[in-house]
Amino acid sequence: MNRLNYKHLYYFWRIATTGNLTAAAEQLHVSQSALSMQLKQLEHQLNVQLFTREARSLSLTREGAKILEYAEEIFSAGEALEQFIASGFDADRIHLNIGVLTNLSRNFIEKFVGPLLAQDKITFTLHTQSMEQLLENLANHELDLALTNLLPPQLPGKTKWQSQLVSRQQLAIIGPEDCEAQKQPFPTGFAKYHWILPKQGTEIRNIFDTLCSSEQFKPQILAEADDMAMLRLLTRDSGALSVLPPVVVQDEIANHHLKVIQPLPHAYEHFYAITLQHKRQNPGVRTLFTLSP
Amino acid sequence: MNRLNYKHLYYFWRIATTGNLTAAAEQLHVSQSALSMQLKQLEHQLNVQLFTREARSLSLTREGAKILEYAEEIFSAGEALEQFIASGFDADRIHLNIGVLTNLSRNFIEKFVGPLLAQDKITFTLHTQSMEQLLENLANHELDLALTNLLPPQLPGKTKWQSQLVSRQQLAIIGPEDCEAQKQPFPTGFAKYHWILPKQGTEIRNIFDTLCSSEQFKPQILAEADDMAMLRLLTRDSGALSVLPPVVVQDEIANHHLKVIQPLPHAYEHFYAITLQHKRQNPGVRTLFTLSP
DNA sequence: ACAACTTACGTGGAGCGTAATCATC
DNA sequence: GATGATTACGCTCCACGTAAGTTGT
Repeated sequence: MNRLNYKHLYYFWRIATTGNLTAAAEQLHVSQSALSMQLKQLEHQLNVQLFTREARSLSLTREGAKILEYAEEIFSAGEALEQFIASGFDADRIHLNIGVLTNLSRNFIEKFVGPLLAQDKITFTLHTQSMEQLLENLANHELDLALTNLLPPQLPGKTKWQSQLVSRQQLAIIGPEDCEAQKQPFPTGFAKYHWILPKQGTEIRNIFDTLCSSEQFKPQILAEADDMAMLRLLTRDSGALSVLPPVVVQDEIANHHLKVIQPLPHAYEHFYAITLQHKRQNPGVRTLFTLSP
Repeated sequence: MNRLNYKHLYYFWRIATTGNLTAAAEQLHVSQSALSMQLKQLEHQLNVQLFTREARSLSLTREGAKILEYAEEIFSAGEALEQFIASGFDADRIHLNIGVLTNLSRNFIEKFVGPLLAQDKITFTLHTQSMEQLLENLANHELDLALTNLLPPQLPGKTKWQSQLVSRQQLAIIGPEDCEAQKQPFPTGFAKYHWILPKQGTEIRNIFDTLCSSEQFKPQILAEADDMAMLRLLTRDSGALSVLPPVVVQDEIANHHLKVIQPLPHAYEHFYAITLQHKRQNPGVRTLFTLSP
């Protein structure tokens, strides 16, 4: 009469929520064979088939789905406990681990998380990471939330993400304060300027490139970067034009070092908050969504 | 950044609810040193003092008590899961493990648990055991409920029991159907009879002995037993008198082999249902209490 | 002295990784 | 052939028991 093995059950929970043994193994930093064995042992001890091994993927059986409900209850309580311990034994005090894509505008991030600073019961840590790291750490349950300007890929058989559009920033052509104001709409009169642009492949660049090619415009590109903080500095110090959401250079605009030369119609950068769907959503995440504009 | 060790947490839960490391070690069938080490490791990993080691016993710290609440939530869900699996994946179907003291009247037990037979969603297993076994298996969480005619000892620093009086049976002098009816109250006219009595030390015997000595009566004892089923047979086949709750020999009374010669005033046998206090009380136990008279 | 917890130390096996294998797309 | 699950096999370290140590009544 052996007792339930919670380690096995935890693995089962992670496999089931990930929907994929290989991905779960990566997230848990164990080999796929080890996971497979532990899962098999759980099934043997409970004397239940948890997954049907069909095709080359696992899908929950009826029994597995029911057991998953209990596992959800158990391990979401467990995560709440971890939260509670991490927050120094103050039940109301919440700590959020927020991941941000390295190349996002710091000003934008601050705008988004700023409201939390007023909440003295909520603290947070910002982790700037690549998209791959963000997704891995969300899956790991080491991040509560990730901020990106790209939707994550929804691969079949991989972890499912819950993405929420949290902001839409209109793009604009930014230039030095002393740049002659362009009354004419882009691209008329812009041929003589140099450009600092987001790197190829970024959303902003794609939008701008599309615009350029439809207008038969060939910008003289002085420099490229994928990091908004870097673009901000380059734009400030180069005297060239750039295409950015004004929030990136809001300080320079306020200081009259830079100005918005012309907003681009129908051109927006999108910001997404990505989470795992979770039965017991982190209350800090909820308040963040309600607080943010 | 290591994850919560649920095995350690489980041990902590059991130690905390038992209130005593040695007793918990016995229940869990591990050595006390092993438990001590695992507990220490949990404290080290969480970086929290869970118990204050004062005197020669453990008492929960403030933090320990809070963590215990989470552990309760986690492991009562875990036990519900075990129940669910044991009951063949039918959430409403409940299986009860009921322990009964070996020497209790089988008729009484049947009266108590009988109502469950009509509940087709509830099944049960009866385990007849000694008092020590009952208490150990309750502590083990291998029994949901124990039926006894004795209150369990409440030792300080040991597991706390929750006892509920479920029945009170009046004792009576039982004898053969053809025994001349005794109109006179005991002990007048009873000197010539032999007796079959519950063993010394049982509640019934204590009551009867007290009565005898206050009445200066010395019964001629033919045989003793502690098992009610045995007493029933001895009483039926010996032709002697006995002191029992009539329920023990209800069939023989109905068959006119035996009869109640005289109820004893103020003499009762008591029956108790013993459980562990538990946040999420087994729903089967609750219905049993509501069903039983 | 005894009862309860802690520390020391050696051991077995559960859990793991590597690598080979099977199966499906 | 690539991807994903299972099987085979050996190793490592963690949880365990025995036994000695510590502490408080």
